[in-house]
Amino acid sequence: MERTPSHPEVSTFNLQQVLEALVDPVRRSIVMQLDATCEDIACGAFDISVSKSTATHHFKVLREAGLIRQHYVGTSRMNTLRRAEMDEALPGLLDALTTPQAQGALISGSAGK
Amino acid sequence: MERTPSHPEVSTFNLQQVLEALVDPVRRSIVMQLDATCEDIACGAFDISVSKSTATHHFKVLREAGLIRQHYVGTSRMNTLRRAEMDEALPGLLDALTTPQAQGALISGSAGK
DNA sequence: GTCAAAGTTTGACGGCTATCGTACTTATAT
DNA sequence: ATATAAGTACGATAGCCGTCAAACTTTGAC
Repeated sequence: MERTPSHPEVSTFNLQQVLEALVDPVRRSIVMQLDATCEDIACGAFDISVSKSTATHHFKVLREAGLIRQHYVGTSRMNTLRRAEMDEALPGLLDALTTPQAQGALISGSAGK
Repeated sequence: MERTPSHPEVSTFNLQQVLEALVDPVRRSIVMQLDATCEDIACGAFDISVSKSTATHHFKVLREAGLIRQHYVGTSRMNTLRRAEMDEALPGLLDALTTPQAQGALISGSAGK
């Protein structure tokens, strides 16, 4: 059996599906963690508080929207953020979600008074 | 009775609520129409295909997320896009949704063969 | 005062989806 | 070969949300 899942092409990315993927806090957290490290992360290595089966569901939604790419390394399924392709399809969207303001703001440092 | 609804302050805008407002195609269409004209539009003057009561619901969601400001002019409720304030709270988000790519692309002109 | 126009409110309904547990599959280590 | 680890697949469930119709409110026109 083939263990490599199908990934959509950039030309088929669409805003509706991407927004539906990103509106869920757990999925957005996954994307943020990938964006923060710029490295591949195994499904089980994310800091999320849902069961494994629920996590699988979230990764599927992210993959089908084109946000992540998945491949196996042993028994671990590694996840890569498709940053460049998403930027090409929907310029500025991921940038907007990764700004300090989009996160909670309050970056410490000059913590107002 | 006061007919002016309450509007959230910029400091209380939050990404989750804004994304939940923008993920619905009808509501995103409302925002796009407001962004395209840069003028106030009455609730009944939008090109949307839902009943009046459903439209009321959508406007409420948009207002509570901070995306629009509403005020009465006679019996008509006018809607204003809070563009500058939203840009301050979540820089780049509305820009990302109004790019040609975010829309259907295919802007005609050089319609590839 | 009467009527029409523009929205709101309320209640109901249906479908979608995030969630979980259990069983299953695949690969690695012993 | 056995056991364990990492995910997947499959129901099942519960809650939310978009939708509408009907009744109501408010304003402006006649």
